[in-house]
Amino acid sequence: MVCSDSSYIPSEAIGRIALYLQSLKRLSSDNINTISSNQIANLLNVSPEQFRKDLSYFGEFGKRGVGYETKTLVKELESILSVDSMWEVAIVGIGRLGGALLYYQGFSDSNIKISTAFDLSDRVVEKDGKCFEINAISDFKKVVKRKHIKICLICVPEYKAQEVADIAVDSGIKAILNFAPVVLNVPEDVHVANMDMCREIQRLIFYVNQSEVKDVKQLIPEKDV
Amino acid sequence: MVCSDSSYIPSEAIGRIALYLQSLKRLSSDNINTISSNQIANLLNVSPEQFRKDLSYFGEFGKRGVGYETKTLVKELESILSVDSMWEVAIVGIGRLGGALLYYQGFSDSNIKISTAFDLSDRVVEKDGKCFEINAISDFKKVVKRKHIKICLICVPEYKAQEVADIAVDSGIKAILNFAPVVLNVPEDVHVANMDMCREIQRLIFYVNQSEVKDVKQLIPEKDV
DNA sequence: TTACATTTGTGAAAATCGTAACAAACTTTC
DNA sequence: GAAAGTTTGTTACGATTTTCACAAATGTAA
Repeated sequence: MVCSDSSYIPSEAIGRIALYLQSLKRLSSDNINTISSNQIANLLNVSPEQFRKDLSYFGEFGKRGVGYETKTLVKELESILSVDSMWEVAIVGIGRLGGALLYYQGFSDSNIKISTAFDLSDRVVEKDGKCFEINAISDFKKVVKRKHIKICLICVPEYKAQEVADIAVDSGIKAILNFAPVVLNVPEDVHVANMDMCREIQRLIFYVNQSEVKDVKQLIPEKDV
Repeated sequence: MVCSDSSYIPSEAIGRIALYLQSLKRLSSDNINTISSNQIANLLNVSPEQFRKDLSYFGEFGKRGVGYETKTLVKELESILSVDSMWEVAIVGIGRLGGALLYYQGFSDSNIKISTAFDLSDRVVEKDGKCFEINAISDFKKVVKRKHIKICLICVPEYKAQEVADIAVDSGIKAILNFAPVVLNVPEDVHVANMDMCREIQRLIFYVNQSEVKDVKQLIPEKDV
């Protein structure tokens, strides 16, 4: 398998690989042993060519004339995404949103584990029937270093997000999933992904509006279009 | 202003416009009256050219030799994103995540209003000191039609998401923000945006891993790279 | 075994998206 | 008022990403 330089891989492709893995896991547990690029592409609303191309960045996993063995492919994709080892992740800010993520079930059968949480002051909550410690943000560096955590989710209010990001960077965090609606300023080698609901809804509003305009235009066609 | 066909506008640009608006609002309320593409681009980690280009899809809003008037630009962008009218949005699934979104403060100074909520059965909760009704999902069509709601957030578990999407489509919903980690099957004219935390974290893991590999390679340079 | 059907993997073409360079418009300074 | 300095808007260019087309590999049926 040759993949010496990841810069040739479209960043969107990585997201799609995660999507394929999600789907293949389900297929595999439904006892579907073989699948063609056509079939899986249909399930996921991508083109079969794109599916094959995305895989091709990492190697050859199918059998011509046959398709892909789901179980084998699951393992290969897990290896690509480093899903074969557990990743401990920290949440900063245990308000409503942070709290919801702390108990989020979607991580349960993945390699992602919310192992650590921070808030203004420390306290203990219940999680999965056990005691779960929320640490004081002042202990961030200490705890994160001890647990070798490299990824954190920022769920604090907008006006505190940069401050938290600075602490995270200083503590050696290498990737941030940011839920606050601001652009974080971090060094080049720290990766940031944003989950900004307002922005996404705004996008949807734009498209809904566009469609409406188009509909009206179909009813009353104008000349200067 | 000429923008007869939105298909020429990169979808990423729409998201950035929302970002610009966010930032400009803050600048405006901080009594900053004029700003250049250079200044705002630096704030938001985009290039000044991209900022200007994104705006150019919709018209000319600046003054050469001067820059942009923040207040005017805010209004223009609000108009582009239809932020000048209020958009009522429904949440389906009031579990931890749906509940968190119901009380999410980020919508407060926007044109997005969570006006309606659905769950398995109806009940009443408190919101902003007032009573807030959670409707039974069985009333979805009725309520959504009455309130002319076109956008909904799906916060139900993965295995129920498609079912909810079908109900939504049948009720005339035109856009869905999907928090469940599945690909929804909807007609062409319904827009879907996905917020899949697992996938985003997976992407981050991949990049963190890549960086580590690179670091190791710098320490122990190989020949066949 | 050979011909045919199926499906992958991939290089080349096409489309999309971002960058850069520059002319046009405006302000300021002398 | 002319010249120099800013900053925008846009066209042309370059890079990235997706789509297309087809050869290579496998399975199947005659």
